[in-house]
Amino acid sequence: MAKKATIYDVASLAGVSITTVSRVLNSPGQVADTSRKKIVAAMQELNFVPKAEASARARKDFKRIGILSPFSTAPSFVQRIRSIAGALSITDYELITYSVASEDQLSGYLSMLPVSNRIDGLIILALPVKEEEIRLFKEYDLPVVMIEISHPSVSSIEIDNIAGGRLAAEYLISKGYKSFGFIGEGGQPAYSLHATEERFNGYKEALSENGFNLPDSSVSFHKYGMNFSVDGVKNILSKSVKPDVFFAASDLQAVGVIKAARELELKVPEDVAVIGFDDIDLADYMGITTINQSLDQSGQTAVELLVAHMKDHDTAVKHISYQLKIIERYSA
Amino acid sequence: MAKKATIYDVASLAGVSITTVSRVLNSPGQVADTSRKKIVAAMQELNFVPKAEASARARKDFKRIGILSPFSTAPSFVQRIRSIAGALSITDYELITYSVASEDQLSGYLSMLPVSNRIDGLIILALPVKEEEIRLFKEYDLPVVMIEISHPSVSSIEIDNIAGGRLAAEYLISKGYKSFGFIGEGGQPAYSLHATEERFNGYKEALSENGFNLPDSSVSFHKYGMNFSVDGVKNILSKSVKPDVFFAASDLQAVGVIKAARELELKVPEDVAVIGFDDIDLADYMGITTINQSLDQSGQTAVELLVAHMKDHDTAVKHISYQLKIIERYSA
DNA sequence: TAGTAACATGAAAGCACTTTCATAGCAATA
DNA sequence: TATTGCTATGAAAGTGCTTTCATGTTACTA
Repeated sequence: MAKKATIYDVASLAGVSITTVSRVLNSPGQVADTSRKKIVAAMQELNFVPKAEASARARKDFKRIGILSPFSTAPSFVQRIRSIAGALSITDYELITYSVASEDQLSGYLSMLPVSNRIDGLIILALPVKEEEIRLFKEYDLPVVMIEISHPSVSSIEIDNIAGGRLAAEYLISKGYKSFGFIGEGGQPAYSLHATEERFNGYKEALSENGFNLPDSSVSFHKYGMNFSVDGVKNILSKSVKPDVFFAASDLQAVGVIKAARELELKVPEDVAVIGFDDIDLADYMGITTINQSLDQSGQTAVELLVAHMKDHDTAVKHISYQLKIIERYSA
Repeated sequence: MAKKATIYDVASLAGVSITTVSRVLNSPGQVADTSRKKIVAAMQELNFVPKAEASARARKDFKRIGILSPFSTAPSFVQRIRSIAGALSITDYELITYSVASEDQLSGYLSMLPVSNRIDGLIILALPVKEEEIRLFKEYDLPVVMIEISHPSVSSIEIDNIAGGRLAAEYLISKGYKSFGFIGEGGQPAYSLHATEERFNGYKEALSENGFNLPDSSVSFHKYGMNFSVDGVKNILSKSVKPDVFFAASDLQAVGVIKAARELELKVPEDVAVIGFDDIDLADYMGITTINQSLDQSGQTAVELLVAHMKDHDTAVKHISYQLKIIERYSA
């Protein structure tokens, strides 16, 4: 009560070294249960509170990494974030989540995070970053890894969406489908990316290179959400030219196709087939044929990249792209 | 370009010792006018901000809340966490995720988080907390909200799993099913909760109160994971007494039932029906009848509770429980 | 049953400053 | 001129905490 207790006091009361006390505070997992109990008891007895600025002083890096991602419930994001969290949990970095719901918020974070030095590494997921913001990262020497975005001077994990679209087309052609449709998400907020369009373009391109047509009436860009997908598909299937297979820009939309099929009493894949994109867990559960983009692995890789950059700020910038691959299941 | 400048940098640029620089900061009167001018100029040039101050200032405008959850990829957790992140993103709070993979880790966090004053508030998700740890929260005045756990002196959001099990039974009985089965997750780690068993007990209880039997041969507790569920179901369906409906302790396991049915070429719900629990997104996508426990709303509520406690540390403790409700879809 | 891996732990070397203390410089006193 | 009194200054010793590294102890192969 008289004066502030320090870890030295705690240590001597608990009969351990200050190191161990410090560890209880920072990575309690490394301390044996019995020691920890003694130490915590000593802390209580002394009413110990660590002096914040002393530790700020002693700590050169914060051991905190941030993840900046769209506030989206899209399963592919969720799954990617989950894999990052998983990769991080075995290290002793704290994970700070910043989820952005508007363009203002995005640029706010992007301009403050490098300066405020509250994190010592940042992963940006599927959000567009301006040239000037990239300069800020450099200027303040904040290691950054981007996923689903690409910039020459920042390490990243990239997805070749156009190739993905082409791959879908080629696969479907090889399976003998003749009449094609597409559904995807349109009208996304300006601050997010437009993977859907790229996938669409690749698809359309490869189709026409192979002499197949993709009539506008068989294409639907609609709002995000299952029900919109269902409506989109139903609408297309009510036209005179009915596709016998859809490429859905994401697995979730592929589910929409299946749901629409069920409501129309059509059989999948006999009456309508569908191929998705992402290979989220759901695709496996539902037997959806899809394009795998290594969602789970990419988080791990992103973390490794980031940690490398944090350890040595001059590590060479790397751009990694995973091989997209068709996962053949039941739906196409 | 340079990272954080220190007083060393300032000192050498100004051609004085660090002592003098420090004195400019603390008692400028003692420093000769000419030296002080040089030093101030150097500070400006280097954009110098004392580090401790920087982090102190940083702490001011941002509060930090922690979430302690099992390191689980179970969709119901993921979804709950997502809803918390969402609720937080519109506030000025940072979200720090601590995921727990072992009992030691859990008690480590629990004993250190209150003391280390890294966070201003804590949400604990589905992890058991000991009496003594609760005392720590009080002692160090750390606001806490618990989800899926309950303790008289801590605000919480609770789930009545027994009632949930009963609800499932009653619903299925009312739909005219006669022969019942159950699948759930068994052998979970000791440090996690046992919602599955409670759901099972409620189910069995209500069943027998209504004169129905739940034979052991129609019950499977298996490891977490889709494939185990599929095996469990197949195993049950190979017995002489075949249930015509399953209660799955979670939606994911309900998917297992559906997958097993597909592999056995049984129709859902005609040949085997299934009701799940949680109402995760997936349930909607797949048309699984399930029990909704307000996953999305609960995160929001937890955040509100916590913020109230952080604003006023004497806010009354509240226990909130959401009404469980059947969401009728196709699977049962 | 040796042989190695894995863990818990403490000594000691930081970290970014602050403080103490000794001193160099210099004008004012004797 | 010799002595004192002051001030501005830097070397070095803290400050309370973190982190690296080496070591003793178990626990787990083979």
